[in-house]
Parts: sequence; structure tokens; C-alpha cells
Amino acid sequence: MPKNCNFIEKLREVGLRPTKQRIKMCEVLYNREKTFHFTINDLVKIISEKMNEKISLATVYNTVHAFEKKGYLKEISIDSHKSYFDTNTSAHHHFFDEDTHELIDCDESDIDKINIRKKITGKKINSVEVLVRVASDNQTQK
Amino acid sequence: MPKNCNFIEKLREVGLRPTKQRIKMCEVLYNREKTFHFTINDLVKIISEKMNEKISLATVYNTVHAFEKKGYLKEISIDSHKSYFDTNTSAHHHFFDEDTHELIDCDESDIDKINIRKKITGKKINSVEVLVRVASDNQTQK
DNA sequence: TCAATAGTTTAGAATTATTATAATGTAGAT
DNA sequence: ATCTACATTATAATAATTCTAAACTATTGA
Ligand SMILES: [Mn+2]
Ligand SMILES: [Mn+2]
Ligand SMILES: [Zn+2]
Ligand SMILES: [Zn+2]
Repeated sequence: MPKNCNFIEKLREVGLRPTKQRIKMCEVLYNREKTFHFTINDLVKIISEKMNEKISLATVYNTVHAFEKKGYLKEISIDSHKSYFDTNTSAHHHFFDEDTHELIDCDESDIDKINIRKKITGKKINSVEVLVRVASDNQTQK
Repeated sequence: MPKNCNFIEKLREVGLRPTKQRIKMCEVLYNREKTFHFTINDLVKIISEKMNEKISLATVYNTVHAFEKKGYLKEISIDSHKSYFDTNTSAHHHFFDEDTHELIDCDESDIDKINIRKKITGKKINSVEVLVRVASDNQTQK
């Protein structure tokens, strides 16, 4: 989704009513330079604290899932105890910082194309994604 | 963990008391030919239905986490709505069947070694795992 | 313009997964 | 056999998510 633009049109295009709440969420999610990785709680905090806008938690859940269904967001499974979402909806690889619990996108060029030799009969491959878990490299530690 | 063997010794070795419940769980988890992927609910069902053994849900949670901490089990994040565990505790790749929600191990030989060109300063790589999502390949479908 | 309508937001209740509590039970040591 | 630390259990508590039903709003078209 392009930045600094008419989210009303974008929402209409996919058949979502451009309500105040949805437009606000678009601003938070897509008015930025880089891919944004977040949890529902992150998003609620940003809207209520940084943007000083009252929004119901249920609406954030509803809207995030509406966006997901329409292809505006992608859910990422990294940590079974937390649900992450990603404004980059293409299949791509991630670094996951186990210290900060932060997700970082991996460029195409950072990892060679992955060749899968095994076939599962009757099944087609939908996506191939790599997760690289990293953590601080203090030799002094432990 | 070897199969058909003395789980009592194994448990003692890592400092877990070999209780009735833990031995039962070892039998379910490790008396099998292949890697076992399961959810807490799968495990409770197997113990109570197939093995006809009463066990408290809290004990299954406690014991799974005790095993995880001792390196007998590994948690796998695939689907943020469900927690999967794996009796194969080494870093390895998976196929995930989106139709059946089944996890399948990938052999070393099935995927070439993955070369990560990007470095994150001050961070070391803990693991590199690939998830291949597959689904039924019916041309007739949709 | 302005109701009619369908879709949306909301507060709060309900549900589900997981963890905590505290009483009871048991393994391992003496 | 007794003791003690640890484990199991039923149940309560918590946390994340979804449901419900009433109030609200964007859109349509008279
Ligand atoms: Mn979801
Ligand atoms: Mn866990
Ligand atoms: Zn991403
Ligand atoms: Zn596995």
C-alpha cells in the first residue's frame, strides 16, 4: 500500500467501508518507510497513546483480521505465545531477535533461493519461508 | 530418546523424578519409530482415550514444559492459534500441510544448506529453519 | 436531502488456552 | 518406617481472543 495517500480509495477498492477507525489504522500501519511488524497490543498502544485516539480492542481485532483477509496484512507465527502481524504481505524471510522479540525482514538477496528436493504427493508448495533466530553474542555472558 | 527402553534411567539422568505420569508420557512420546508432532490436546486425548489412563491436564502442561526445559521436546511455532511440540529436538525443517494441519519433518538431504549473507551486529545465529507450507493440488478445486 | 439499509463499532460477556494455588500424594534418602 | 522435597491434582485465576446485541454510520437511491 503506498504511503501518504488516499486510504479511503484503497479501502473501497477491496470492499471495506472507509470508517474513521479503519482510516486511522491505515495511517498507523502504512504511513511509514519500512515494513512494520506488530502485535495487536502494540497497535492498540500506538493508537491510544501516540495518536491519542480512543478505539475499542474488539475493533482492532476485527479490523486487523479484515485487513488480513483482504491481503493488507499477513500473520506471522514465530512465538506461539504471541501473534505477530506484518505489513509486508509477500512471502519473505525473517530474523527474529530472541532478546528483544523483534522481527526483521530479510531481503531477497540475503538468502539464496531455497531448493526443495522432497515432494509431497498431491500437494503443491504454497510458500517457503526461513526463520533465522538470533540473540546477543556476548562472550562474557554465562 | 531410544525406544523401548528404560525411561526411568533417562528421567533420572536429567534430574526429573520418574513418576508414573512422566513414564507414561515418555512411552507415548518416545516408543515410536518416527518423530512425533503434537499439541497438548493431542497428547491428552492419546493418554486418556488410547491408553485409558487418567491424567490431569495441568500435569500434561507441567510435564511437557519440564521435558522441553530438559531438551526432550521442542516447541514449534507454525500456527499462532495452536502450540505444537516435536520429539525431534534438533534444528530441522518442516512441511506444514495446511489442509490437515499436520507437520512433517524434512530430512537434511531434502533442502540444501542455507547461506545467510546478512549479519546483524552483535547478534549470533541460533538457528535457521525453513517452513514449507503445502496444500492439496486439485486443479478441479475453486 | 434524507430516510432506509447494510455494514461497523462498541462495551461487556463468553470462550478458550494456559498458568497459579494449595491441598494431597509419592519418590528417594536415611 | 519416616522424612522431605518435589509432583500431581482439582480448582481458581489469568490472558488472549471471539461473541453478542445494541448503538452508530456510510452508502444508496427516492
Ligand atoms: Mn488470525
Ligand atoms: Mn511454551
Ligand atoms: Zn516481515
Ligand atoms: Zn519436527
